Amino acid sequence: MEKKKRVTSYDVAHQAGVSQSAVSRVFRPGLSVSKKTREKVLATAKKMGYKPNAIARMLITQSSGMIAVIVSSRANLNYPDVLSLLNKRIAEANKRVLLFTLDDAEGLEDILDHLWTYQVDGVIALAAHFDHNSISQFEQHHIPVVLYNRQVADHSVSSVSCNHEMGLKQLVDLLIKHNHKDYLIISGPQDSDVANERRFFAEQALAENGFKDTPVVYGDYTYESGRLALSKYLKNHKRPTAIICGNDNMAIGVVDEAKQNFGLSVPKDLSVVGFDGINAATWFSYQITTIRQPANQMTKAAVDILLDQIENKHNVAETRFWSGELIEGMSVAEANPE
Amino acid sequence: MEKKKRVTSYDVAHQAGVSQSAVSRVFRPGLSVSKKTREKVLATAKKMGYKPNAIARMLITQSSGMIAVIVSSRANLNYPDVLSLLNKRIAEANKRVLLFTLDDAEGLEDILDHLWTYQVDGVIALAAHFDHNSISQFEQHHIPVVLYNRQVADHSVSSVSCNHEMGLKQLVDLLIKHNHKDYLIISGPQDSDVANERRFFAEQALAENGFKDTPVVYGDYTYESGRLALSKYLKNHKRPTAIICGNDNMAIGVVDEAKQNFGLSVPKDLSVVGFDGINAATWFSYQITTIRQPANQMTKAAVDILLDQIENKHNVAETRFWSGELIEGMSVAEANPE
DNA sequence: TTGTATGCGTTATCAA
DNA sequence: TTGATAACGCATACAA
Repeated sequence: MEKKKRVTSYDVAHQAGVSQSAVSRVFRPGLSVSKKTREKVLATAKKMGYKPNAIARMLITQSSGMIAVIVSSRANLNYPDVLSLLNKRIAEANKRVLLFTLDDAEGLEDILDHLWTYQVDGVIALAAHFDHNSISQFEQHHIPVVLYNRQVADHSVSSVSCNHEMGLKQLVDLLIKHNHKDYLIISGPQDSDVANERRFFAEQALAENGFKDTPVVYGDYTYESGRLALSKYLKNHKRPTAIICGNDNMAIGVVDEAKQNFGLSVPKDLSVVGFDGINAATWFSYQITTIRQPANQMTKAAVDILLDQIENKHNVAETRFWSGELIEGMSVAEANPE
Repeated sequence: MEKKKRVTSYDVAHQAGVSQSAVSRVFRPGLSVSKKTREKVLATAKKMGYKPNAIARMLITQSSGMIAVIVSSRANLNYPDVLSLLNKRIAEANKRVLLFTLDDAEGLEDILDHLWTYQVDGVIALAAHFDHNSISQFEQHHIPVVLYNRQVADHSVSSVSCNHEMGLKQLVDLLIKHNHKDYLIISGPQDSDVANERRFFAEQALAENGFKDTPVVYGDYTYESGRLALSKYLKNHKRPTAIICGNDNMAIGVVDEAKQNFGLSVPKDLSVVGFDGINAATWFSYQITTIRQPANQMTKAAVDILLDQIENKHNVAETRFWSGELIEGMSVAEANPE
């Protein structure tokens, strides 16, 4: 079984006694071909084990049928869910996901180079940091992009986002209502755009209520970093009564650290809020008050927008926004200073 | 800006005053080309914004540089981590991940059809149910496959797996040592091979210690299903002293359900063990005793084996096994019957 | 409806 | 080292 040459449309055509283009037409939906030849072709194709070669098809149609999804390792840990949803929707559109991860090893430039060569039909970027230069490159290559939870203000590029401003305002308002006056912000990493946005809007909402210069410490979105951030902070500072976390994972870490190493109980001694609305945030032992991102709607919109731009080749950028849903857990209570 | 025709190697060749094959050689590493022409070509290529077209290259080289990763929606929830690790390792090998999800909407046959047309270099399947027929198809198409946590006994197909038998033996031995005599197994879904394997080995290990016919209920690997399984069971049955869960997520659900709705404390009233060693299992509020799958080693091995088979075209199947690591949390204690 | 002929953008072979 | 030329497997304009 040396070189079992793969069977091509020519082979099928020859065997079935028709032309190669007839075979091609049979396998392209919606093209005119008589019942008789269609059946004849399908039968011999099946017998010979013929499957159209998508690579050759890509070359001639100038369209790969592949969507690149770029997920940043700096990004929030709720992205596995998002990726899964995206993949499902893209598959429904009969396209495929080509996966890229953006990390220290492989920077954006490397990934972009691959994108051009792979001729992907479009790109969905999860919270990756795109500067203007990158966006221009996409325009030059005529590849539509949809940014997920990331916007580039003065450039025409589509995006779907959760309204972090409104979400944080809701969370802060809730804390204010419970008479909190001593805050701490535990932000996601400084090189994450989403993290910076959430931190900024938290500060802004606090400032609107007269609380300026709220202390900020930084984690990296993980559970452990939430714990560490709290323990380091409490070593040198007075205990705050409310902590605003950059995501749910860190909020959960904060709850555990407070409980285990500082004998603080949430929410009696400490109110904690998160962001994202991941599953674990609803678990009985945590019940974090948080903002749930509408991942279902957001992923659906991302794919819809992208497909529209691919098909209609127009250049107008569309931005869609969702205000997250406030989930009131059991992690916020009346302020209780020490 | 109607049709900005994409720039090809011919365009570059023309502009640089060399032949098209010269351009091609410059972009293929390790081919003989003089310094002078190389620089000339690279310069004009850069100026014109030329990038080699990977699709055309795939067509002629008969190799797409893409690895299909199939993830089953029936599979365990720890797979997001695994997917991320796999993607990283595949990227390091300068290949790309084409993502497929196996669910009710899109069965294995659909996915396989796509695989053939996309000419992927190889396939990694995460805990998907492959029957002999599917395996034969891969052999016919000469596409190497590595199964992840799934084996097909009498067929030559490579796989990497966690040794569920040994893992469950360790867990059961631990419970036996703590004098447990009343067990319940909360298994993953019945159409998951991994779940069935874990259930089987749990039963076997129990039987070796004289405990036959241990009751089994089924969840779907989620937190909620763990809670539900416990509450339904306790409505009609005597409380067991030890519960063996098909994965950590369900174990966490069991802990919460016991605590919240039955006033049972873990591990005082109830010992609970899980499987996988996901991050959340180590969280302070749970600290599940479990078996950690060595995902780092397993993903690395999966990719190594696959690449080897792609490059060397040999047909010998390789199987690698790891015994998971027992993580002793705080969810197991001396048996305490009611 | 069907077949012929051409092109998609590379890599590979061979002669120069 | 370089350049002409033939694949790779399909889609499509055009003629029949």
